[in-house]
Amino acid sequence: MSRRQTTSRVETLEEALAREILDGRFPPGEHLGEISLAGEHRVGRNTLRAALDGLVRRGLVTKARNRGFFVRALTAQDLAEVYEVRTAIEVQAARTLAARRFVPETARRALAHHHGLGARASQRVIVEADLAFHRAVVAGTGNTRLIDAHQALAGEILLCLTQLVQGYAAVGQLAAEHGALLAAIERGRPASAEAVIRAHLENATTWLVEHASQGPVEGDYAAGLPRSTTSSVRG
Amino acid sequence: MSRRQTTSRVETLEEALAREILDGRFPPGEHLGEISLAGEHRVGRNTLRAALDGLVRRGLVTKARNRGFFVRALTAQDLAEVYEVRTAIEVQAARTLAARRFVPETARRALAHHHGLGARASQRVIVEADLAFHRAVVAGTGNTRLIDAHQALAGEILLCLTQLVQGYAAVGQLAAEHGALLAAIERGRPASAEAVIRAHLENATTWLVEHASQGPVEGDYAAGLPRSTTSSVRG
DNA sequence: AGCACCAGATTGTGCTACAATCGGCTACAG
DNA sequence: CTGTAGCCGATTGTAGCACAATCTGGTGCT
Repeated sequence: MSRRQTTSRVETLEEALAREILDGRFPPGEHLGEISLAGEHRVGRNTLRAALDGLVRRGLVTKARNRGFFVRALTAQDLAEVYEVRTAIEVQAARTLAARRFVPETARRALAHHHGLGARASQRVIVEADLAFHRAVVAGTGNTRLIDAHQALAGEILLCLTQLVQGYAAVGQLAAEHGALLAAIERGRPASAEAVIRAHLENATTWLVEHASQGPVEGDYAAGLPRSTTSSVRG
Repeated sequence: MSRRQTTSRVETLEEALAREILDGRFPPGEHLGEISLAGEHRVGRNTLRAALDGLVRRGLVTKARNRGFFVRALTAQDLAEVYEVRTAIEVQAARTLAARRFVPETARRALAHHHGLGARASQRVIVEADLAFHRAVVAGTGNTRLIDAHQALAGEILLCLTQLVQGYAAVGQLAAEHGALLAAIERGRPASAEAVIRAHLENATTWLVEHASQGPVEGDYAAGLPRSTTSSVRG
């Protein structure tokens, strides 16, 4: 109940809840009661619902009619699905950039930063750096919708990593492949860029799926809901 | 105020509004007042807002803080963006199907139906048939997220066609290219399938952009809002 | 003419109320 | 003792009201 200017209460709340979920405050599958959450965050049930609906479209939360919202519990298959969509988007982005021979400065910087990370960097940091690079590539296209779709995916990607996998590929390996991508783009070879990014993401997928601790172990089971309860649609 | 069972009020309303918009009841850019719309549809403002938020994520409507919702007014550039995302998704779908040498029966049927359309079929019918084929291809992958993302795009695609273009490619041309796609999939050639679908969609994009009546002519101007007002994200 | 200010209208958000549903518990029958 | 019908409590779904925050446009002063 204080200042508010550029961001609405709903957005703020959505962000806060997203962070709580990604930080693992709620176990996968946990039921998110409207009344308690609304009280806790000092907002009306309306607002809370709007925020949760936002998280549903981001894929962090599921909604079951008359039963409420649940923290999404992801499986290895979800991980594979998410990565396939990710591949679709990033391949397109890479091709577009290559066609224009345009290497975004932000991508270069992200790569440099990534490269600079020591081997003892925490998983979280590595993941962030990795994601930042990929985001920069997509952002370079300037295609708002592509960027939004990719951004939306980021939430699910992080959730996958949080829930299913611990550990991550070696920094050096990642950075090398990223470098190869930028090189292909710079030379203006869409097909080549596509091949690089596709291989890169397929490697990642394979590795992650292999290292995924199959299925969530805990939490109310009520989670693996058919996501189409609400005719779904989200990116 | 009567029966309700599988679908919520919000979903019903969202659907109804989507149809109204796509049928051109509201001119592009028109302001959608909450009170009047809520009254008209006999629902509470809460419900109406939830429905409109849904349309925002579908890209049919924009939201401006403290100013409300507006019918999205699309430009040729939007059309290009939408088609690029569409390409991303469908390319991936085509590759996946080809890798499995799996031609969905629904796609075959959609193609047959499309093929059977006379030259005098209405634009609407042709567009529907065309879209149905593409939808079937994506659905064939079984990847929920890919399907959802594609489905979400459908709204924007239709809106583009409604607002910007009249006329459409010849049925024969479309059907032929679709046939080529299925053939490539059947032979299990991902690269080939990719090439076909990519070319197909690039043709479409080029044609559409050329035939787009640049920018919406009417309606309150307040429409070309930066879609990121609400940190956006949707697919 | 330019600018500050005011007023009306609309959205943003909280709160209450009540109907619709869901899930579990209980009681009864086999 | 077990299976099933049915009731009860809890939670969500939706409407409606109240009021603050904010935007738009108009008015009047300099």
